[in-house]
Amino acid sequence: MTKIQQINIELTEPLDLTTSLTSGQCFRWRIDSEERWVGVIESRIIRLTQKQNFLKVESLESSNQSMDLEETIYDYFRIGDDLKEVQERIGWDTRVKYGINKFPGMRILRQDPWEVLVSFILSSTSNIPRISRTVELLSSKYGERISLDQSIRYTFPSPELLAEVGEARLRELGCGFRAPYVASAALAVADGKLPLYELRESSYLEAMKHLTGLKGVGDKIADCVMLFSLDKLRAFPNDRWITKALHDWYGFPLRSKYEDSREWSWNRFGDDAGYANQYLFWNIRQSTRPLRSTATI
DNA sequence: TAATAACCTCGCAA
DNA sequence: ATTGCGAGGTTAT
Repeated sequence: MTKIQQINIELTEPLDLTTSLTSGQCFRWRIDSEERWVGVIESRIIRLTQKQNFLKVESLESSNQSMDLEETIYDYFRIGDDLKEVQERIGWDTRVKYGINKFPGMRILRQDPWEVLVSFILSSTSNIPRISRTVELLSSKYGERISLDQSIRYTFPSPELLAEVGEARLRELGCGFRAPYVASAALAVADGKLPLYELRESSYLEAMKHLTGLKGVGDKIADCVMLFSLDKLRAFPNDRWITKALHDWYGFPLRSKYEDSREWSWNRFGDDAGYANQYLFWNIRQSTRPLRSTATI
């Protein structure tokens, strides 16, 4: 039985834990009856409770010396990004400002690229409840079980493992027509044809080229992977919600080219396009549909 | 180059 | 309860 480790972090940067974890970037955090968020970062089970600017972090003591618990959290929530600075740079835009005012502590997460790639391949013509369900099924069936007293989570299965699982069983899990896409992505990463983790060092364009080389990954999914896991904060994913926002708020035609919104966002927000996207996205999504009750474990 | 159907299955609304 | 529609896209035609 590994010892439980607990730390308390006093936050010097804005962080709204709940909004950051429920704003469509990730699909595998759950809130328990004690109002604690339970999830997995770097194969470690993590439990988080926020009280104003204090963050209680619980996990198991790790033998991995490379990153201690506090570093892991800082990395995941991109505490190194000076959010107030970002917000000052893009807040001149009225619609972005509106989102900032509503969700001042919403941060872009820095997640595991493989998990994000699979999650967004699965997002194609789907919906958040279904994506969450399938990603959770993948983990509970093929990941490693990890527990922290009462809390139970699963690691996300490696590319090697999912490559071995194969298309047929991915279909059985409910991946649908996305099953061959996940299977071939798993193969590509497992045998090194896609240097997924090295893309953090690559340019936006280079990373885009690699990702869209995969079947089932077009510009939108590639942008999501780049923004939420590959440190490409310029990425401006244009999904149906952003399309609606661009139409309703900025006079874009409803059927415009993907490339046009990318150019527009870069001219307007530069390297902060990704943060601007997130505030626009969550703002229009929240105003169009009320937040669902959150799932409990 | 631009438009359109097909793709799996599930969640949700009626 | 049962049915029918549409869903955070991509590919093939």
